[in-house]
Order: sequence, then structure tokens, then C-alpha cells
Amino acid sequence: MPITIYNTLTRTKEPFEPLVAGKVGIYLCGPTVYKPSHIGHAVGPIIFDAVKRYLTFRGYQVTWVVNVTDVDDKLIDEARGQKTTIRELAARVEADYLDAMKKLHVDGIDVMPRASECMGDIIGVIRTLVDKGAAYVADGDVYFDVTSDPDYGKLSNRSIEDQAGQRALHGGQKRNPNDFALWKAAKPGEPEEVKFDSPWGKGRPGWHIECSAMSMKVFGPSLDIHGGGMDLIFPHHENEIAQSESANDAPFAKYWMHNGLTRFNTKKVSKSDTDPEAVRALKRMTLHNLLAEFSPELIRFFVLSTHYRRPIEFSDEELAGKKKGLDTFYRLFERVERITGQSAYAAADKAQLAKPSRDASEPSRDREGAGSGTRLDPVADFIRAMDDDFNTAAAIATLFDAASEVNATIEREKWEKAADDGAKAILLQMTGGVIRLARLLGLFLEPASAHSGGGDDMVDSVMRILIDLRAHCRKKKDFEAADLIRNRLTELGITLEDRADGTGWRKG
RNA sequence: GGCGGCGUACCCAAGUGGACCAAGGGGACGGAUUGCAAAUCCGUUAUUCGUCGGUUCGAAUCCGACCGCCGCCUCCA
Repeated sequence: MPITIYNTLTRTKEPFEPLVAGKVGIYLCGPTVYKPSHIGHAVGPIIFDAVKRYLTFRGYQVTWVVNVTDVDDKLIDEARGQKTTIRELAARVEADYLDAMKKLHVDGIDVMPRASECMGDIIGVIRTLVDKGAAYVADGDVYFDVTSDPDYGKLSNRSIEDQAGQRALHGGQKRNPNDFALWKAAKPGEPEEVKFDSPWGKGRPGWHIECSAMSMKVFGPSLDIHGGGMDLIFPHHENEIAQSESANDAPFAKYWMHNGLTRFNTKKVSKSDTDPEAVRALKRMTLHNLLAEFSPELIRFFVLSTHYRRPIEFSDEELAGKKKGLDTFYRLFERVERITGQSAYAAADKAQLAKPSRDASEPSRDREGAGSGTRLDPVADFIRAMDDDFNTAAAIATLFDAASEVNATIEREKWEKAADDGAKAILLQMTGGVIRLARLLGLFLEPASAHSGGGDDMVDSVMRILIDLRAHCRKKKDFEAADLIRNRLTELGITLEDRADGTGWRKG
């Protein structure tokens, strides 16, 4: 079984076959940098980062493009409101976005073009469209003529007739209400920095054209996968298709992948929401604030715990629940390190992940039940999950299964008390395998520090004293005093764990 | 009005015709372990998948109707 992808264009799951064998081009619509990015803006990058990691693992050479839209009406308004320049605003918001991407370990982006730096390419596409009669000029504006495109509406499944009369005509220059601006003539009073020269006079590009131009710049007329949020299907992606295919007379994107939107209190998280509660929620859900409050890995884990096409409901309760699940892995890694004296992460660097075999998509559970009942093959299960339209939720479930398997083995073999070199090797291999798989999702890339307290020498030392003191009390069977110490620490959010090899502690 | 999505246990969530008397996580409850806890392990927690019909040897999965929720059609990841 090959990898399958749900294609919005056909509304079916299709076998994945790249245009050029072994190579994959991906374009994801990135942010318009006028306001701080929120959690919703991280969903696409996190998913596609995992997609790229996985496709790379499956042997493809992937090129991933995410654009930055830094020329837009909203930037003009926002910059004016903040009494700053568009360039300064865009640079500031973009830096904030990139910082978040870095923290989230979205590090697979290969090219990040800015609209303002691709003006020549954009104008070139518009010129082609005008020359071909697919676009017309009106008072310095240029509009795409949707009637020139016979299959306009194929992505969103809308016909031009359905739309007629549904949308107010803007500016009165359009021949058809569905026509959209490729180029907007500069208006008096607009800042000079958004007035670009063009064959039609000074102005700036419309919203949709920059994605077509930037995609074409990197990939040429056609690319493999184009992604974005579901809210972009219409009009944005519909218009991208119209422009690109009219300009090139070639199919634009082979597969369209759309991720579900992030919700809060069942409502979509939207920049334009003016409801006071929504505004407050949105402010909290900026990536900047969220990453100050929660670990990037938790955010990533949270996002990938749901299949990408489904909406994600954001809430503190859910995040807290996911954190407990994530902690299971951290504890396992620490446990293995305690037993073996070696880092599980380091073991993962060395571990070999079995190459996916032809039968990788076969179920791993041995129904013959040869002796010991069910046997797990985490790698095959993981691959099967990911091959099925990048089902990260199912893939994560296989990680939990694999982690339980390791813990159960430790219990069964009593390795916590004594483990010889052979046991240690097995343990490191199993755990390393879990980490290797998780890394295909961008998880556990590096040792997560401070999961079990630590980091502060003074705190460590004081804790050592308290733990030694409590051990002393326990030895004398003075459990009242021992429990007092533990209870007081619990009140501070510190948990003690008495294990075979001594007492450990952690925050939370 | 047009287009699209969703409704699976207490919560989150995978599964979209036979491996399902339905993964995985959180929670809860038993047991092992522990001085007691914590952690971990073992087990229990949906004969049922919004409701009602239909197709089929067989449906959570397909079809129809209905109920509820959400998104797009103006800016949005």
C-alpha cells in the first residue's frame, strides 16, 4: 500500500504519486504579517513539518515552501494605527512568527519568500494573464475574469451562477462579481512603501496572486502538494488555481491538503472576531503567549494528537490532559536512563529504524497468537498510520503502545532492581526505537530539560537535603515526619517518588 | 439561499462495509507494588457509534429523512 492523501480537489483519498519520482514539492500558505500569530497559524506548519519528516523518511526528497505576505490592505491599516511603517510592522511580526516556528521545531521549511520581494514575478504572472485575455485592466486595477476559466470553482465546488448576486460588487469596476483583483491601483494617501511600479501604474498586488507567483518561482507551473487552512479553500485557493492554470495551461497542485481550524468554545479562532471574550481568548492564544505558558513540545503534541483535517478544540483542560500523556514518555526516558546510565535520546541517535518493507501496511498483531498472544511491531503500526493520510493521532497511539511495552518489560524482568549489560542494551534499543519513531513527528528531538525538576543547583541541593532528611526519618520509622516533608513539598507542586534505587522528585 | 464538514464512553480521540461484542490518551474504580503515597504494571469502565428507516449474508462505516453543532460564500491558517 502506498501513502494516501485526502485530496480536497477530488474529495477522496488518493494514492500519493509525486510528479517527479522521488521528489516532492510542497507549498503552504503562510501568514499575513500584520498581527501576532495565534495557535491556528501554527497548526499548518506543525502538520506539514511532520509530513515532510515522514516523506523524507519514506525516501522522498522534499522541498517545502511557506510564504510570508507582507503587502496587504491590513498591513497598511495596522501600521497606520500603530503609527509605524509597514516594513517595520511586517519585520516585527515576521520575526515573532519565525521565533515561534523555531521553538516549535518547525525546521523543515526550505524557502520562505516574501511577497514584497517577488514583485517582478507577480507582475510577470499578471502580465501573462492580461496578454492571454484572462484578465482585464480597469483604471489601473487589474482583475481576473472568472468567465475565462471554464472550470472555475472546481476546488470549492461552486459555480459562478450560484455566486451571482451573493456578493456585493466592489468598486464597480468588475465585470463579474466573482472577478478578483490581481493588481490594485495605489490610492491617494497610501504610504509610498506600498506603491510598486507596474505596467498599469503604481499599485500593489491583490491577495491571491502572490501565492501563485511564488509557487511558480520555486516549482514551475505544477507542484505536488498545496496546503492551508480550510478557510482558504474559497476564495483564496480557488483563485490561485484559476490564475495559475490560466497562466500556465497546466494543472497547478496535484494534491490539496486542508487542515481543520482551531476552535475555542466551539467557535473558530479568527483575527476578525470582535466579541470581547473571543478577543481575550485570541490574545491569550497568540503563539508568543502560549509558548511562554506551555512547552513547545506540548503544543506540538497537542496539535498532532488530532488528525489534521479535524478541527482542534483548544482548552486548558485538554492541554493539561495531553501533558499527562506526554509526561508518560518523559518518565520512561528518565527511567531508562536511570537503569542503563545512558541517555535514551543518545540511544535513539544510534538506533536503526527498520526500513519500511513492502508489507509495512499489514497489521502487526499476530492473529495466530503464537504462544504469547499479541505481539507488537511499533514500526509497522506507525507506518501504517502515517501512510493513511498522515494519521498522526493513530501514529501517536502506537507510540503509547510501544512505551507501555517497554515499561511492562522493565516490570516483568525486574530491571529496576538489577539489569545486566544485555538487559540494558535491549532497553536502550526499545526506547531508542520509540524516540526514533516520534522524531518523524518532530517529537523528542532533543532531551527535554527540567521535566524532573533540576536545572537550578541551589534548588537541587536543597532538595537533596530534604530527601536525605526524609530518608533518615523513614529509616527510623518516623513516618509522621517523613510524610510531613512530602506533604509540604506537594503543596509546593513538587512530587516525590520513592523508587528501588532511591527517591526522585519532579515538579507537577 | 448555495457549498462543505462534524456528531464514537464521563472528557479528548482513531477507526469510514467483514481483523470492531470499536485503538490510544485523560479521568474514575479494583488489584500488584509501597510503611503510606507517587510512578509503573495488570484489570474494569461503549454488545455500541446523534435519531429513525433502508441497502447488504454483514454497517460506526453505504443510502434517505430528521435533530443538533460548526465552517465557507467579506478578511482569515
